Amino acid sequence: MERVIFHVDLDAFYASVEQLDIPAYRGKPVIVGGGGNRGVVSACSYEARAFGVHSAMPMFQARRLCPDAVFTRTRMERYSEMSRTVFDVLSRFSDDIHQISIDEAFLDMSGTARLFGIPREAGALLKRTVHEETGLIISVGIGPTKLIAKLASDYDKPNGLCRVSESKVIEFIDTLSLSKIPGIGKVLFSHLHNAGLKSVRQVRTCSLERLTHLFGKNTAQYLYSVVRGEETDMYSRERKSHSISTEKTFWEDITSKAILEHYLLEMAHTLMFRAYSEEVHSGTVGIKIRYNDFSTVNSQTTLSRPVISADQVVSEARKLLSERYREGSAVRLIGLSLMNVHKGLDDAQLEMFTEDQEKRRAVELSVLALKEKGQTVMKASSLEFNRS
DNA sequence: TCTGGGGTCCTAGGACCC
DNA sequence: TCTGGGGTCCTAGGACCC
Repeated sequence: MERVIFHVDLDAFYASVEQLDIPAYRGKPVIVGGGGNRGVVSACSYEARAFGVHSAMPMFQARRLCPDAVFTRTRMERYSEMSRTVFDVLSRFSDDIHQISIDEAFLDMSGTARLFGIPREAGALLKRTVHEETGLIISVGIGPTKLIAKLASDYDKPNGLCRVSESKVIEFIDTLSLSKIPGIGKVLFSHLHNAGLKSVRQVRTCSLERLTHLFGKNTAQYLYSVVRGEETDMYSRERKSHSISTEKTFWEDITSKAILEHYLLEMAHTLMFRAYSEEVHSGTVGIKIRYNDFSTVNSQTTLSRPVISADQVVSEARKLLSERYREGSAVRLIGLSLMNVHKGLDDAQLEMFTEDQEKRRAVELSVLALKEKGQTVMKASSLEFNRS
């Protein structure tokens, strides 16, 4: 029996939520994104897309293309809330759901014909139910594999419903531009182009040996499978590692190491509070420095044991900054991350820490408890800069 | 007037071990 | 005494995704 995979995609999700919540926005170009002159578009309504605006476009460019649009900041909590509501609906259609992001999921709908009808009918019912219960519009792509389902939902958008049956897979992918294939970004696309491979069909005529010679083993194998409509492990791989990170692009370039250190201090607290509340720990601290010419430096250090306090993260981050920051250079972004994050911290591991470290951890944990109750507590050193 | 913020995965080189 | 090969861990950089 043919596998039936649905790919569900919320259309222009953030912008649609804004239009749903604020009736005056409906029917208008709505552009959601960061403020200031350095932001980019996070999402935009289809009315805005008609002006050539698209996500990831610099905000100034979007303003130029569509000066009369509604420009609004992201409200992630609200989008998460709406996302959960939609996923509740999805879970009534399948118990095998694979969430890809806040607005995307795969549903294995194999063998559900008796409950929801043939795939197209089930897709239509799903679209109708989501719309009735949330007011949001989804596109549904249906295929024998996750990859084909994803391409199908993208093919017919917005408010799409597209099914590609097993026998039509090759015919379908041959209509697509290589740039539409997940995993083929700007760089790989232009490399393919330079090698004379300009269509899905042309890549299919290329031997695995030649692809390997051109792009290396992994990329070659991926391309080879994709152009034949075969399932890849792209959406089924076990997560190898996990990391949490935060970064800040400044309104204006920063040239002061002291100010960079101040931001690292704030970000270390943000990250450690996340780690505390998610009950994870990490022994690898990394920083990212992006200079005003967009050149980017990453530096990381792995400690012999997990960090247990924000203070510890700050001191590691400062060391890295001192090693890598070209003093006086203009910085547009600073980032901090905890890599190789694991769940839990057992008593044996806690015993390895010094009394001082444990005291700091205890203080930070109680600050977290206060924060969760809605009170704001700040370190004195953090307040100094915030006053100005 | 340049290009967010949150991630994952891959590659490549060096250290180190057997 | 001039050097192998496999495995694993670590770091840096970069492609790609939503």
